[in-house]
Amino acid sequence: MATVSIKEVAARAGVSPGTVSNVLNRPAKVAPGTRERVRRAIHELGFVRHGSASTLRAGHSRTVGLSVIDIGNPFFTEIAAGVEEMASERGYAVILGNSAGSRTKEERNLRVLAEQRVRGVLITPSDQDLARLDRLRERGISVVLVDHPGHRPDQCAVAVDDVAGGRAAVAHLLAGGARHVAYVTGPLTIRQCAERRQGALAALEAAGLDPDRLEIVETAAMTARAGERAAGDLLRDGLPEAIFCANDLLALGVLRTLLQAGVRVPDDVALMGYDDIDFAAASAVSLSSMRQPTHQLGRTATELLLDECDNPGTHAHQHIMFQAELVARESTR
Amino acid sequence: MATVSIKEVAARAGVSPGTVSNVLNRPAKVAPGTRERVRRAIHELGFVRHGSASTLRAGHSRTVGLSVIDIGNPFFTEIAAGVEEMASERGYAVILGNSAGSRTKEERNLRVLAEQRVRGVLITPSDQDLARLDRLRERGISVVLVDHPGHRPDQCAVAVDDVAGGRAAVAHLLAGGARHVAYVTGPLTIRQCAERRQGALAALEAAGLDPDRLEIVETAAMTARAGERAAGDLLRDGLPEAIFCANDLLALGVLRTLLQAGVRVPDDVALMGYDDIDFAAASAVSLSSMRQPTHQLGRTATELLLDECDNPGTHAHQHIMFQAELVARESTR
DNA sequence: CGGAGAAGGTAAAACGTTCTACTGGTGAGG
DNA sequence: CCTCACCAGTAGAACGTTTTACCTTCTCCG
Repeated sequence: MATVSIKEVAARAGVSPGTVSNVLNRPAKVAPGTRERVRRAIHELGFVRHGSASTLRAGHSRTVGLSVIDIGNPFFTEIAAGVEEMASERGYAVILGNSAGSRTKEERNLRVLAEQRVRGVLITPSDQDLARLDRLRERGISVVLVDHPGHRPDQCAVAVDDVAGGRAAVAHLLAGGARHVAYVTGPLTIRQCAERRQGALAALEAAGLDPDRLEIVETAAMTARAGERAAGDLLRDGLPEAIFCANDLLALGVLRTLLQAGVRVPDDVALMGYDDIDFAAASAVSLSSMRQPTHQLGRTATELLLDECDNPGTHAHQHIMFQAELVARESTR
Repeated sequence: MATVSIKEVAARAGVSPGTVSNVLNRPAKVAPGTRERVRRAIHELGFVRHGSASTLRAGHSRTVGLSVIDIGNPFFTEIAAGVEEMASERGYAVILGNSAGSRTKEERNLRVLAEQRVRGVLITPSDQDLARLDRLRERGISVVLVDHPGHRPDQCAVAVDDVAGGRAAVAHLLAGGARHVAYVTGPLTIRQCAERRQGALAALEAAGLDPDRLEIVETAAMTARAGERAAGDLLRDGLPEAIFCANDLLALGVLRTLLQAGVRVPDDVALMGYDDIDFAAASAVSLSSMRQPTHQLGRTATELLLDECDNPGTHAHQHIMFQAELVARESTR
């Protein structure tokens, strides 16, 4: 209640409000003695700057928005952690929006972000139609795409190379001696699933094998339960020598079902996941996987965004593509 | 850039800015015809209210702060999802802070929240010293404790009964025929760990067993790796008939080590976790666990907070205690 | 017919900062 | 001695809303 303003600080330090503002924002402009006096007054009165007043007058805030598809998925959570870390280092606050896969919810979130006059928005787009992001940019809100290649030159984007990741995964399985490989995947309308498949095909071709021999098992969701069902299908129709799953949750489900059926992993079937979530290393047979630099993804995206905000003149838009890293564990040994 | 203000809307609709404000905040006060005219103008101009100006003048914002200990832990992530959902329904934005277990980082986050003049703060406190929260309240910022019993009558709190949870878990193990039980736990300075242990002891007493027979294995962290080490100790010193772990990550580590050593679960040793994270059901032997209503925890805490903000007169502070639910799976069958 | 009260609206003063233009004062260069 | 530049700081006008006090009309009722 007893909210203390810059004026009271000024009065106590015997200066004008403008000088207090300078101490806060451009300390070098103020003589050392005065600066100290003001700082002491701030401390004694417990003054906290009113962010809204500052935003209103200065024309920009010290907040960024983060809109993700599913905050419950460890992949996005780690991105969020990276974003929060970098933003916090730079003195920015993060406003979180969870679109839960719903386009209308995403739009509502973007609207709230626009009202809050965030400096910029980090978004993992819920679909391929990015036109609504232009309306944000028209308002002077920078946008950085996360986990999306970002085909346009007028915006930054940060992603992981899913084609290369899929290729590396399947190449690893082939190097282990497998010739017949199955790909257990979520809906191929999901960009990540489709690109990892493309990589898998490339790996087969590079090894001089017929790409048509890649057996595709497409599931409705990317969950452990869906993986169990997919493994059931494979058991019925005849097992391949190796299975590549589009994410670790699918792989965990496959693994569980195979083990229960008495199939030995990796002796009978080699298995790879994707994402390298924490639990991949903790499963009964530890799971080989493709590690993505999620934390780094969040940090870098935030860095690009803040650079775009702070140096609008010199900022060059970038599309940064990270590489996934193969982590070999028992399931492919 | 072309930021359109309430004045331009007013001009286009042929009314005063005050009327536009009324349409926005108290539509009932405006004649239907005028209201429609203003709404159309808003739509045509693409007007978006300037949240900061609104906050500045009205004296309160439409944002709440959320400070959690570890955004990477699924337990907190699910809470965050619940918070975001409820806040979004009520038109509030959520500002996220991750304290990462560091007290100084938590304080920095709270400071940022104070600057943003959030309406209230939801916090899973990083330690037991809650004095710093009083300073927020002095500023008129409501505080609700999350996953903390909240012993004080002047604030709301939402938690899950860890004593009862620990009791139920061990009672379940005893009902399965075990007499010698081990408790694998993180640091007992963590409130949750200590209270679950207390519940475990109560269950032993209730069954007429000597509480001293509860073998305590305390680890430095609550991770799968720590669980592996703890299981190693147990294998060396002699296995109990049942193991209760303070969380699922520990339990997954224990499970993995036991299976590798050829121990059959649950035939040789029964095993229980806590939290019922998604992966509990997906492990090689599916894991029995205590399910906590995390999503609900987040929703309820937010509801209490917004109630406190919106009805400061009639609001009664509450301490809500949820109960954990036993989920029996293969590991205790 | 007079007055009270409601309905629908307006004008203008806040809210707490930041920023621009300005004022003295001081020292260096010509 | 004059000018110019610079330093340190000030006064006061913004920024875009909300809110208060106030002004007209109308309607209703005794």
